[in-house]
Amino acid sequence: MEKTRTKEQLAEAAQLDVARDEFVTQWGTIGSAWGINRTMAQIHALLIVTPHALTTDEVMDELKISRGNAHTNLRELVGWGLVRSVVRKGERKEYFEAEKDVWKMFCIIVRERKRREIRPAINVLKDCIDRADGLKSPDALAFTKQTKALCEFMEMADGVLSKVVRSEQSTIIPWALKFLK
Amino acid sequence: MEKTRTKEQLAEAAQLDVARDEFVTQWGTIGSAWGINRTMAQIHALLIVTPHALTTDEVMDELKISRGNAHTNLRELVGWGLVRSVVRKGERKEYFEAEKDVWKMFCIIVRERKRREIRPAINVLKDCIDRADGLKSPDALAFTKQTKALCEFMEMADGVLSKVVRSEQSTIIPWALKFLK
DNA sequence: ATGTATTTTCATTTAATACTGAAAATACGA
DNA sequence: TCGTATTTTCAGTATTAAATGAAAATACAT
Repeated sequence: MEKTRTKEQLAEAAQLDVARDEFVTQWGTIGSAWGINRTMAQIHALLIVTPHALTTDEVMDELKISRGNAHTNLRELVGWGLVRSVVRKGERKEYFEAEKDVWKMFCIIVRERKRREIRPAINVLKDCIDRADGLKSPDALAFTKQTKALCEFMEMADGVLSKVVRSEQSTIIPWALKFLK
Repeated sequence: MEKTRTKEQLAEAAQLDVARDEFVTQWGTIGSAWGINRTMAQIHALLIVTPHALTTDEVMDELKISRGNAHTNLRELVGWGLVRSVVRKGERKEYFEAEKDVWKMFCIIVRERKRREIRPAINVLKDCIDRADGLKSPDALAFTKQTKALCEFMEMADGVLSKVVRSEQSTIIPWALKFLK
């Protein structure tokens, strides 16, 4: 009886491992499609579905990747704020754990992408608008009109995202769902 | 007098060309940061700030790229729906022009990314949830809880984006700006 | 049908990105 | 201080993605 239970438990554990592996692998693929480094996405996925914090060596082992690779991508994830490094008292090794709250994850990603992608784009647009400033030809006016429209749109989007993310609480999206037609 | 005017006009035209080039080049860089092929972003930028439709040869010439490259990326842009091919009566060459309305551009991009990136991610998550379905261990329950939270969030985001983009009019974002605190 | 303009494909090359593994640097306990 | 555990760096290598250019296919006028 005891033996049977153990067998079942082993089978269940194996099934869970398969599900986890599937998630990690597929999340890596999805990450690639999103323009994110495959390994970084996999490490993130691994940490998301692992209940406890992991060391660099454990990550290396799970994903069969080199130390350098694991290290670089863990640092990158920490840089994004999606992963925290934790130190256990009396232990020398560094452990890593992911932010698991989905809404917080979303806020972090939006804030970072705003900073890294939207802001620079707005700056480029402003620069182009300035360069063409004062020109009077029809082509120049068309250019200015187009770049200004783009710039205003991005500033608007930036503003909306700031507000969505400011509250740090997940009630806005369900709220929006109701109000939008 | 006539001569002076022409000189000024030439200088203005040159200045506009610089602004255009700057826009095209920088947009390519930004595109890369967004995970979009640099050349595709540059062609898109070029078509956005060119008042008239261009042929493949003109694009090749402007951006100093090969025919194959221009062709492939133009087709890709047409595939996204961001660029239309137009045929002029009596002419054999194919011309390309970009959708210039910023809100329409936004809607097209959101719809495509929903289809290409969000939907597949949701499917992966559902698949993982199914695999772990019925497992009773604490680890399994944690896994299920986490993947379900992710899945629900993405479905919610998908729903909000659908509604934002459904109306095909640019009034929603300014509206949202007012209502969000 | 033949010739020509135009588009499409694709084997090859080139460039960009990611990964490895080992050495160097750092942190820390004895 | 010395020795060891751990982290960090980075030159070299591998992998993947993008671009070239020329040949093949297609479309169309005569």
